[in-house]
Amino acid sequence: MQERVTTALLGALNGARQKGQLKTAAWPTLSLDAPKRPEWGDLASTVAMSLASSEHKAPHDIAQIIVENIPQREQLFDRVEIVRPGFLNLTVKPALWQEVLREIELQGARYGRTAVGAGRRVLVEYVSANPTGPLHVGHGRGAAVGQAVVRLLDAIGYEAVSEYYINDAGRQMKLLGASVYARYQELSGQTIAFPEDGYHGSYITSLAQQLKEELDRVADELTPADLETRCRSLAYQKLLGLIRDDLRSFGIEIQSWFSETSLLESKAIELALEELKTRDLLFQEDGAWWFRASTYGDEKDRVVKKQDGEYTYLASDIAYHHDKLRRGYDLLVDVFGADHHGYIPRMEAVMQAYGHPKDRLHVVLVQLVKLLRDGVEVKMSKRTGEFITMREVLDEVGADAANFYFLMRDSNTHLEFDLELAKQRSADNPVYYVQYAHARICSLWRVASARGIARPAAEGTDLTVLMDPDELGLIKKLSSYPEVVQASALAFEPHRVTYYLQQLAALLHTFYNKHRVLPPELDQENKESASTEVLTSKRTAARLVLMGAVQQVLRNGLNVLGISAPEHM
RNA sequence: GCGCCCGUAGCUCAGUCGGAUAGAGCAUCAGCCUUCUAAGCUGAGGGUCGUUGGUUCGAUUCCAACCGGGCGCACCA
Repeated sequence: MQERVTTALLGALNGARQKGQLKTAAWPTLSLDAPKRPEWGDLASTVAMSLASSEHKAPHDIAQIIVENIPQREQLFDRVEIVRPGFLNLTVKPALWQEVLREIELQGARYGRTAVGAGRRVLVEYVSANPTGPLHVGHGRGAAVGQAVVRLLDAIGYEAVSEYYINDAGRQMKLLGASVYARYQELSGQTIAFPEDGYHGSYITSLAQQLKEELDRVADELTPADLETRCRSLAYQKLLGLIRDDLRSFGIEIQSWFSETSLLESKAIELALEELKTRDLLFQEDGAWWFRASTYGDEKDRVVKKQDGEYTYLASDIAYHHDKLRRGYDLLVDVFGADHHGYIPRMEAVMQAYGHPKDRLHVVLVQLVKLLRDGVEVKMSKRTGEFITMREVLDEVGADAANFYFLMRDSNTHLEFDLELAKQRSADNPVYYVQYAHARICSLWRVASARGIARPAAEGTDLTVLMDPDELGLIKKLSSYPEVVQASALAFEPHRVTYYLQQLAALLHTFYNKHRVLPPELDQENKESASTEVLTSKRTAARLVLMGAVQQVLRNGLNVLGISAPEHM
């Protein structure tokens, strides 16, 4: 609908320009808002005011010109009003709103999908937690956001792929091996010094216990160093498996797993750096090799190969992103924890170093999660290994609630997550509020079918009876869904959909309490009805169509967020 | 010190490519189930949109400075 009206306004502007009534060469982007107050119409535009300066005319006069030039004005609008400074308030014909319901039914699960990203490929990298321990709550938020971004981009036509970058090389892995090895020795009655920066979490000890039998079998044949290496690879496999399981329980299937080690083995790092060298973006100083990141706006140059000949983490990451670029993606999205924000200029420099615009990469920052239990903060410490795992949260509140909570706020702001609140199956919990709206409609179908009322198709049902403000309000909300998805995807902000769904659910609940869809039971008919509304079979049919459309959009919206739409609650 | 993010109702947060009387949930108070799921609905109270300036027809939104909070500034990952 917005699209249709925008087209009409554009037509008006162009028409006016042809007649010489307006001069501006490039129109500003036409934004149509649903005004706050019903008397301001269905949609409002501020074009006239934004054109005032370039046209050197009073906004009101410009609005007048636009109105006169709207093609097919009579067919589209019931009312077109110009208000004070120059607002253009449009009231769309109800018949056009009613059309929206047919469109939703026709498109079904596809309703809300658009083609703005058609033909473009995007790779979304998220979580990418080191396989040195279980996923914690912070990773959970990253996972929820990453998944939602993938689904949103898919919904606007991108070919979107998810990827997990496994840091399976380097120091952290060595520390993991050493930590497990130390615990293993402890279990075998020996005592050795625990590695300085080792992993202290209790999961390391239980990991050592799990692996003990297997290690005992080979302990005599292997040197301590080899045994430690064995610890590392076994622990790594175990932990990566756990991570996969956790993600799966969260409803997330990563399509591609990319190993850092594979970069070393394929010499990809050397090749990527070699390419930088030929572009004169690499230099040697103090016995180390540096990447000229400052050429592209980073605050300083960065070491990629240390004095001791080892590559830094950045070197792998350069090679990794080089690889992603070579795979031909039009857009790369990295979902980072906010503590890595300093890393962004570096990676943007990498994009440019390989001859791509820096916006080929988009980084989505996910701020920390402040976990609360009954309003009291649960402290987490990575160093001591005390943290709340994603598994615990999932077990406690369930995947849907966790997902919804993670996606309720702008990912770039701190999130408070109260476990008790998320667990409550009550009004306090917004997840159930939205799901309940869906389940309520499903219940309508069950009752209708029990009473022998068939579910009508939108086509062939007279929808003109849907004239009540509550009915039209619902339809207007439904009609804005595709726009919400599109804006949400382009901004990489899933929380917009979460908000939309809460608003839609609120309208549905209000409607449900105020109006009836199905006729009351026969023996109730003689009673003085609370509502004076006459519920004809025609009206029932139209409202069933409306309910079906609401259900469809709720389901589509929940689906794009990775949340289930239950039929019973 | 430098950089990034945040500061909106008692609490948690939406809104902000500049628009008309700033929104929601929670919490508080008062109501609504013999009829389609009360995990719901209706109503009330609650605000100098951190502060001060600037830009303009118009600023919560843009700019500057300041105050407060978080994070980052490794030849760690």
